[in-house]
Amino acid sequence: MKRVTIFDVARKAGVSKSTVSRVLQGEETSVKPETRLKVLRAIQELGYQRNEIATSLRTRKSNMVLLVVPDISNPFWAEVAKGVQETLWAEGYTLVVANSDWNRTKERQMLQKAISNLFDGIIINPAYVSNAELKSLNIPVTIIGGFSEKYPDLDFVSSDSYWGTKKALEYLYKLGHRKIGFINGVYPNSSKSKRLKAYLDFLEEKGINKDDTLIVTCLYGFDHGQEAMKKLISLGQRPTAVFAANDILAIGALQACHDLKIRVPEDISLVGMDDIYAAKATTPQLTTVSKPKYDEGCQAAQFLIERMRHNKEIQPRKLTFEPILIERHSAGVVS
Amino acid sequence: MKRVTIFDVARKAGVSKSTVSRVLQGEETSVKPETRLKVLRAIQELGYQRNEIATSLRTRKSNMVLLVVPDISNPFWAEVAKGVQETLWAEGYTLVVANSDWNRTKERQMLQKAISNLFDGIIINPAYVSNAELKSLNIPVTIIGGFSEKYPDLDFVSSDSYWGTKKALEYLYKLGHRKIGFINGVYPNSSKSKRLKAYLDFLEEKGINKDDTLIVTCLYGFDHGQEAMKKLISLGQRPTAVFAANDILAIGALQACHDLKIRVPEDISLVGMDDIYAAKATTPQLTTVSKPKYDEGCQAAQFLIERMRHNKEIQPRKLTFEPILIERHSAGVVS
DNA sequence: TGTTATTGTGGTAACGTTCCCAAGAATGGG
DNA sequence: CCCATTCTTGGGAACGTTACCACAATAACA
Repeated sequence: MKRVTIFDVARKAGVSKSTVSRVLQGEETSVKPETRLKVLRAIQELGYQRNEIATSLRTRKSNMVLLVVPDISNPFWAEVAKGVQETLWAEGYTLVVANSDWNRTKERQMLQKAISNLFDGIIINPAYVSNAELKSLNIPVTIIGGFSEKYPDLDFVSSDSYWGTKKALEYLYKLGHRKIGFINGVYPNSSKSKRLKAYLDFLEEKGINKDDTLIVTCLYGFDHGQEAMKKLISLGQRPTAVFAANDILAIGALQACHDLKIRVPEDISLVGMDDIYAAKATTPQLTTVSKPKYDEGCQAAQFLIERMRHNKEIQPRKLTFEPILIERHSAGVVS
Repeated sequence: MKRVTIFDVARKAGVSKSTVSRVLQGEETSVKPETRLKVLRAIQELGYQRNEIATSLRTRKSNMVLLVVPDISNPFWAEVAKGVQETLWAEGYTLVVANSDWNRTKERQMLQKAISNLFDGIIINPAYVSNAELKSLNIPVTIIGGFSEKYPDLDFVSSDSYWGTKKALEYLYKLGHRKIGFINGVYPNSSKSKRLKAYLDFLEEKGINKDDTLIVTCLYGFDHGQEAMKKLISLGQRPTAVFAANDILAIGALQACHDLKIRVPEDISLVGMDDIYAAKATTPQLTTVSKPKYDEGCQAAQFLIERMRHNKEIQPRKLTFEPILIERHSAGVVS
């Protein structure tokens, strides 16, 4: 029942545990090929498995990384997580993903855990935690998504929601729409929104008067999108097109149209954002601004790996991907 | 720069490291309330964080659990993972989730890693690994989904795809359908299928002649579903209803209908399985057999926790949830 | 061939906890 | 007031590795 240790291997191979350890550490350690073979054979025969915990304790490296996102069952984050996971795995790191659930306490606890468990790095879509707090953890951190300017000292990866929004609106404008509604998603912890800013800037650029009734603000969620759309449709002067801050809202909005027998895109055009899996499952398929979720994950992991490897000071890097418009069938020329 | 250890705390509080350790271990250890307070205060002041790695090494418990699923970006597994994660987290365990990607080597590597890292338990949707292999790992394992009979020695949680299929088919039968197509999803590693068996049993029970052209077998995936549906539609004697082995296939099938201007449910009825998020985003909303994904995850975690706690022999438990039919709008009476 | 690098190996001390045992302090019963 | 319990505490030895240093064996050079 006792675990096979490096010591057992050493005895079996007729060498010291130091030598076994050297073999374990890889090809480039100095040990005679012949002895190496002996050790390898002993390992094989005994079915020895290295105890990574002991290694971690000694080396102060766990080869573990923590990814904190608001909700892993959200398809957007699931996709990001996959990118992160695969990139890290390829480099020998193990990923722990945790939901912060927009909960300040949970978020804190998780970061604690990362420290306690000697995690080598953290990738986080921060809900509440500040730049200073993250820095004080004293381990590599990469921010994914959110506001770059709030985390000046850390690596940052995201897609540019501002330009994404602009692109969607420009597209609708080109289709002839002038009365464009906006379903403005917000997070539980913050009412700031790049997308709203983009919308307002857009109006100004085009010389369109701002009409507050066309802006409906709600939390992200299918039901909220549905409700918001109903509000927009019931307006005296109904918009000819609607941009929703993400696909989940847009899909909810689409559902509202179906319920109210409003045809999309004939009666009203609709554009979403993110390009989640379900966006091509709708009828009509959703026109949306696509973010490279998987790539974002990969890139964030890449940044983190570099920082974990070369402990030396790297200047914080800021990378934002340019989203692209996917023309499907939920938006058409104004009628 | 040096980490604060139990030893520093001890000195500051004027006690021995043993006492600090006892305080760390919780309320029920025997230490005078007064001393406990002193220690707690010292911990506070020094900002001490316990090194869980060292604890793990000594106790041979890591409080970590591995979840292996084929693909975490698949919404079905994402939902399961969430249930697992939350249940475990509440009990102080940390979850690592890994994609096996239907890859035998990867699957093996992950199990290795779990052993090397002293993980306390494993929850797995096995692709290739056998009952014997899993047993020989000598740590608690729970199987989630798949074939119960292949893993007689292990705890098992799943939804009953056989009955789910039956329910869907009975429902279509009651709506008057007699010519029912079947899009039979298979996994890369196995051609066995409970759903197919259910379909065949159903035909026999109802005295319907089996028509092989009505059974289209394909891998799981949106595109495959689309293709399969096109095949069924192009049949001389087109079925009046189709059951797809999961929602992803069903959504693909729905798309095929739209492409070919076949109305659902007027021209053809469609029922899926799983009730993933996207199922209510389609038009018409998909009628489907719903599996309690989140609950499955919770239950699997629960089994595992019990086994990790009371190391004593528990008889392997087998739990299958009864899926329920969600009537939405993609199936109607035969025309 | 003698001297100096270079390579390969072993022993000991960490890493930061918890476990175990023993001893001192406090409590209670007679 | 003494002895037997019980409660509290401290010290040393693990847990299974890797880091470091020292030394032996080999290679390289003049």
